[in-house]
Amino acid sequence: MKFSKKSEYALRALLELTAQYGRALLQRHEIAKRQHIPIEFLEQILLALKNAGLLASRRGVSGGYSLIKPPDEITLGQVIRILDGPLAPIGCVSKTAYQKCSDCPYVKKGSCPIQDVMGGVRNAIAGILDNYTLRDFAGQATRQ
Amino acid sequence: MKFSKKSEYALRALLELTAQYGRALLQRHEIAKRQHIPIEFLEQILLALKNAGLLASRRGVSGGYSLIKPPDEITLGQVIRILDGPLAPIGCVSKTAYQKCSDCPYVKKGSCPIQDVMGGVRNAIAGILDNYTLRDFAGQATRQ
DNA sequence: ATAATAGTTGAGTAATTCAGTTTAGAATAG
DNA sequence: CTATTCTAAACTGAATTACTCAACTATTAT
Repeated sequence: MKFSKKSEYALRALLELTAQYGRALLQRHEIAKRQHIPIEFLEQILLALKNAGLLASRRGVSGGYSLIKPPDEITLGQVIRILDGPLAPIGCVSKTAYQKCSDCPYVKKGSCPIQDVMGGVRNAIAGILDNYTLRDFAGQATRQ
Repeated sequence: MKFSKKSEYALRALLELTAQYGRALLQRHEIAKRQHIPIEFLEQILLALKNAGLLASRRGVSGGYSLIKPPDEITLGQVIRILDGPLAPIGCVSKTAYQKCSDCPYVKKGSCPIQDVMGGVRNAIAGILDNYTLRDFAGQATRQ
């Protein structure tokens, strides 16, 4: 039940990008240095965030990355789903990536005890992470 | 952020053992059949639960497994920690298996934004699973 | 006693995931 | 043109997952 290093690094990188929001671009080596993240690994992560529509980038001499949306419109839940997939502890209670259990004897019957509990767990997790924005995350020190 | 098959099978096996609590021993092949669990894999799981002190077993012709404690004294949190380790999404917010982050730049400073959120997540998960017993899980149909 | 039943233990394995590295390429500023 | 910076994909070593296999030990019905 752990989040991956990718998710953790992504959140730490976004902490830097949030602090920088509205100002100049931030370069990957600067993020890597401030947050102690292996730069080649960070690249993949920034790219994934970009492909998911959270970041904009510019190449070349004074290139770098920036948030494409205001920090209060991006939630930690979104970020973690990009890197780690669904928040649900088992596939059959995921709202964003539901998967029917193949071999569960309760599939035929009306209800499944595991689904009942795990559904609660998934809602508790999503309830926190989907309502926590990068602005909350970085503290109100963020300037617009 | 998924639970392993081991945890899921463990919970399903315990569902059977809970229904059987106070009656005859339940044999692994019976559990395997009812819950569609590969029997050799199930063995490891039952053994882990036994070594953790949740089950008793008897060998020989009419052997089998049984719960060693009443179903309302065993929580899902206990079970999952046996098979999957700590519930916390990152090591530095685990209460049962705390691990200091090595490279986090917030270690020196007083507080860490990641710890703050993830601490909340871990408490939400543990709050559910550590207060949910096998009796709740199996429904009140359980006879003493 | 002994055959049959049942749990115990440890090792093995194919597939996947994790965390990171490497390499080659394309855009941009000066 | 060229140094800088992002883009993209392939690659790798180690660990984990989900099982499987084989050999062993203990119990008990007959």
